[in-house]
Amino acid sequence: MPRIRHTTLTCSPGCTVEATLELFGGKWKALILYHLFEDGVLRFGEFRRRMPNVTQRMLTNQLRELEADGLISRTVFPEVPPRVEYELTDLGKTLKPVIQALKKWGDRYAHALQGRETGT
Amino acid sequence: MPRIRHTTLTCSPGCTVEATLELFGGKWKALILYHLFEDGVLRFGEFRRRMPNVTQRMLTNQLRELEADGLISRTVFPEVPPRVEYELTDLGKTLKPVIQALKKWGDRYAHALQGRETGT
DNA sequence: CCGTATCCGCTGAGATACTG
DNA sequence: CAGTATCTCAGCGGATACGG
Repeated sequence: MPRIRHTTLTCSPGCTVEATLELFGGKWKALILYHLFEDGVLRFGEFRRRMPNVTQRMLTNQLRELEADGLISRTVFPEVPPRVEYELTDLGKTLKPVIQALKKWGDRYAHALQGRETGT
Repeated sequence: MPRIRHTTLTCSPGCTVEATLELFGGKWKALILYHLFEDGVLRFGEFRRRMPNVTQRMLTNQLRELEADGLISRTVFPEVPPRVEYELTDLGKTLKPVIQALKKWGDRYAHALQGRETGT
């Protein structure tokens, strides 16, 4: 099935802002990337422990999309029991300033989020 | 109607990343903010011209959410014909580094978005 | 000009059960 | 351990029409 994402054409200045956000704007993608920046390499189960309220299905889904977008890599080790490791690609690593900016803002202005809750 | 946004409680490190993204993770919010950083003050119709593929309903919707989150202000001038101006609040202005980071990344790595289209 | 109201399709996302 | 497969449903978001 083709990876088509809702939208049309026509680009104007500011388009790249939107385009960038589409890349990791998925519900859990920023969080996945954040943990990868923290830990370097993570296995599926380690993600699950770090993000308890993400369902298995969603986690798989988001990981696959990030992989398809070339931001993370997925390495399967043919062992028993199976092992799969995820890490940032070179392209993925370039997102560091963006994630950092998000984190920095959130840390400083978390109080502005009163009344809103976020799962992690 | 209450402004409740899907999620639960429990915060861990990295939570603020997610929380921040929820603030302007709406489909057009980053773009709205971007244009406000560019132009300072914008009227409803000016937004529409800058973002032709956003429906009127969605634009209103996203503007209201940004307003409810305290990121932008909405000023109604009691004239005929009516005039409404939107601009960033002080809190909204603090998002500048984040939007800038998004824009910068998008400009540099837009080629990685091949096959994906984004409307503006 | 700046919106609201209504109808409705699509898909994002949870719960649960099963596989190599 | 690291996933698929199905079922299900709410709500995001588009189209269209109307109101102050």
